[in-house]
Amino acid sequence: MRKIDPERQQAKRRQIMEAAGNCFARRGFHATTTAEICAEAGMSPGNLFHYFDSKSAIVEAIVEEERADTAAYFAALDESSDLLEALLDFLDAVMAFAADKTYARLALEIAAEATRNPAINTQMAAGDAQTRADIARLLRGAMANGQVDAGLEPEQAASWIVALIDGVFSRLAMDPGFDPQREAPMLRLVVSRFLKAGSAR
Amino acid sequence: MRKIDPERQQAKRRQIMEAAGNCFARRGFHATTTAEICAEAGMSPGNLFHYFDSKSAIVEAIVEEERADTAAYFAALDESSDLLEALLDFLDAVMAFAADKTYARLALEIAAEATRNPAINTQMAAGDAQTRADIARLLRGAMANGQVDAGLEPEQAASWIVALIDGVFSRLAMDPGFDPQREAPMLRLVVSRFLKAGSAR
Amino acid sequence: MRKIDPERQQAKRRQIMEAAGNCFARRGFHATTTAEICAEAGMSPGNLFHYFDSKSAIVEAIVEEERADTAAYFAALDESSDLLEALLDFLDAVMAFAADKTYARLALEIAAEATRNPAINTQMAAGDAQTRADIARLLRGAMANGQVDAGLEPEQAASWIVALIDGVFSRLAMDPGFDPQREAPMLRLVVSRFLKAGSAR
Amino acid sequence: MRKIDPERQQAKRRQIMEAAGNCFARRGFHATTTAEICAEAGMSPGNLFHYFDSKSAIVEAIVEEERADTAAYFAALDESSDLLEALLDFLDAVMAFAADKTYARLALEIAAEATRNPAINTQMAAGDAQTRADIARLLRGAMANGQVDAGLEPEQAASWIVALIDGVFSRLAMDPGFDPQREAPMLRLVVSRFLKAGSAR
DNA sequence: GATGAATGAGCCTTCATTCAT
DNA sequence: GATGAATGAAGGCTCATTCAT
Repeated sequence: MRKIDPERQQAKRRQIMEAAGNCFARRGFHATTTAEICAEAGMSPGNLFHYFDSKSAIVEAIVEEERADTAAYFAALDESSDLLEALLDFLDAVMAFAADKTYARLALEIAAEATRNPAINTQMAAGDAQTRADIARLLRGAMANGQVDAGLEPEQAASWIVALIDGVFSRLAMDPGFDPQREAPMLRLVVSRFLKAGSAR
Repeated sequence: MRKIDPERQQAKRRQIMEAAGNCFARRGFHATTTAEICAEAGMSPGNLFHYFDSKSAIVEAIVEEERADTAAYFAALDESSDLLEALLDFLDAVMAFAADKTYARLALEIAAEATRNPAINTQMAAGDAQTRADIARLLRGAMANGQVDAGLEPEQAASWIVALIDGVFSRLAMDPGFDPQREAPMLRLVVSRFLKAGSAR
Repeated sequence: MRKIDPERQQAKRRQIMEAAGNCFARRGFHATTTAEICAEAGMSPGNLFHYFDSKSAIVEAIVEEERADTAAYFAALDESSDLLEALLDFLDAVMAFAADKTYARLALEIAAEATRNPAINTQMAAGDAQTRADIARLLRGAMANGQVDAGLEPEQAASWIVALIDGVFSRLAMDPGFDPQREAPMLRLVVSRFLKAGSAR
Repeated sequence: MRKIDPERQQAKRRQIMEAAGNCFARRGFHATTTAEICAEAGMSPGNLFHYFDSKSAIVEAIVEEERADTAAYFAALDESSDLLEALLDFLDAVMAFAADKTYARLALEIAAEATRNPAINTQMAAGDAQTRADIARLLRGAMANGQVDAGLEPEQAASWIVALIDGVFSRLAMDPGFDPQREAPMLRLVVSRFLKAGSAR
């Protein structure tokens, strides 16, 4: 008699998510067939649909994982440390992810899919809002410490920081010469100057 | 005997491009069927394919038009005027377009499509490179005039300005609270601070 | 320039309905694939779905045609003739149809399908109600003429006559020895005795 | 060491048959998945297929049970009693079953399935033939007693009585206003008049 | 130039059944 | 006996594009 093993279940789901992620990054979400995902995951279609209700559900799981990871990143921050530095470190971390071709392409694919899949859009919008809130929190702290221009609205400033991050992934798609490794310091620079306390408008 | 009338031809193509643009903005590129475009354009499929070889060719024409418009915008600039101001005005113009829901959604759809359609990607990359070159030219002039931090690399700085623009459209998709009207001054601010001469790193 | 030709359209639909009817009678509704219908109709799937939105829509069209035919049959009756005889003639007509193997099997298939397809069920129920109403009308006339037991409720009596008709098709499915040709007079007899004026309960 | 316990085995089969019957009545035979039957029976698919070789085998068992029950009904009749009355009582019993929504829908589902499943068709045809034979036997006895028109062929008359019964279930599917409770006396009436000794054709 | 009927390859998903544990 | 994960064939339908008129 075998009981349902949630760990095994989760492992299978992970396996599928990874296989799907590779396929999506390689060929795009729409161009990827479930058959391809099955092949990549070494699994029959019947079995794949045992773990996910639909192709879309796989993306949703990927998005959710990403959201959770980002949330965990911010939750782990030491609130007593240098908050501006913490924000800039986050940007470095983003650039490190962006340097991974597969990750970058997958991020783009998912964003594109969110354009037309309302479920994914809603989910991504939620994660996005959460990230903006986390950044705004850092900004508020940094303002209190005098590290950041107190004349800025934290939420609005966070929006523009996230816009820059989105822009990075767009650059990766449009400009073959855009090298994340080389550009990481520039992202710090752009954000630093934007936030700098004592700036005159 | 009637000769081929290139103007009439061009008018029909425009009619199709507009119909397709509306459909793409409304339902997305992939979800839009050629039948829908035909209906919106008041035209039979046989006829539509008389003017465009493929659905993709319609997008390519739209992208090309956009590219030409942007190129014309920069070509029309008075080189002897305030170049930094010219750049910031360009950003305002972008935000004005972004305020148009249909335009914004269409831009997003096309960017998403470029993700997987190599022809469109190549074409957009070319337009993108051109825009960066135009911005870099402005920056170089503004640097010569001492308006912009001469320590920046013009091409690299242009990249980040374009990244911000891309980010704006991403914001429109992800954040329902992002209001182009209200955010236009912020875009000026972010770019101004980034470029400001005399900034210390 | 070709205009939509409604006759040609209707002819195609008929062609498909006949092909589908043959397939359904031969293999059953569920076992029949759209590919089989296409093959039987000499047509590509794309084209078939140009004329019918779904496999189910084909059955609906068949049912509708049947309903219209039956309605036309009753509408064409001479109201001044012998109404009881008209009813019994109708029963003979039904038995003549039942003698056609393909028709009989198709009728059964459709009835079975109505069991689980609500759209078809509704439609068949409507046709059924109409037929019962038509029969009840005949009965009322025949009662006025003293040909039919006036103690019967016309609608209720009509129900039982229709039940017998349904029962005939059931017999054809269950009893290989049930020969419509031979049984036609029996149907007249059962109904005649049931309706006979002057019967004592 | 545990021996195979046939009673336990039989109980499990019954449990499955009942669960399946409920599902079939609720959603139809084809629409019911084995997974649903498993859920209703509180059982894993592996286990279910341990007791029945196939989904079809479950229906076959249900049909067989029904056949046996009907056979038992006739076997239990007192041959010395009023045979016409016995027949009419049987009809009342049928109507009582028909009044049970679940039973009625299940009967219909199974009849529909018999349309396309040869194994079930054969089996139902056998039960049907048996019932007709039982009714014919009653009729022969009733003829001998002068209760039934001796001019009728017993087998043929039985066929038409069974046709009426089938028709009742058809009515239940097609006519929401058909109330078994109310119609039971009518079935008696139709059959009585049909069989009545001394009838003139 | 214009029409709309015709094509056909391809995809997501279902589900009865089997099998390893 | 019991579990539930795994299988894989099959099917309805879509839609960009072509072609006869």
